[in-house]
Amino acid sequence: MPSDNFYQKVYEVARKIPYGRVTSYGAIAKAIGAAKSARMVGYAMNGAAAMQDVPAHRVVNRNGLLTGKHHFSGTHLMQQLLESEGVMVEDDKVQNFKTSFWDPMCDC
DNA sequence: TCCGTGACAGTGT
DNA sequence: AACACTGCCACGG
Repeated sequence: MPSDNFYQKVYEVARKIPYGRVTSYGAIAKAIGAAKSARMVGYAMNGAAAMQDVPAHRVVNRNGLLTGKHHFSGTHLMQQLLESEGVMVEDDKVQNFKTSFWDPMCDC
């Protein structure tokens, strides 16, 4: 249904996230044209987590904090995945977030 | 149909 | 600089 369009857009953007990179919910929301619906992005990610095509673990809040790690199977699964990709994570927080950050709109 | 909830973000104090 | 409050919109009950 049309409502899936929103999710579809979120998934589409999230799927574009390069390996070893991370982005914020707000950035994705803005990319899909729903800058004011950053929360919805996270909500959509809930379903995205079940999708292998959508690396939801690469999506964090604007603070670089792994707020959604609690929704993953393991407590540190999200962190483990990020570290596995070369993203330095400490205390559920992405280090060098500024450098590891990837802007979906600036898909350079 | 109405109310509550939530993986955020921005602004105010 | 840190904490608190509000706005936002989709989904479930």
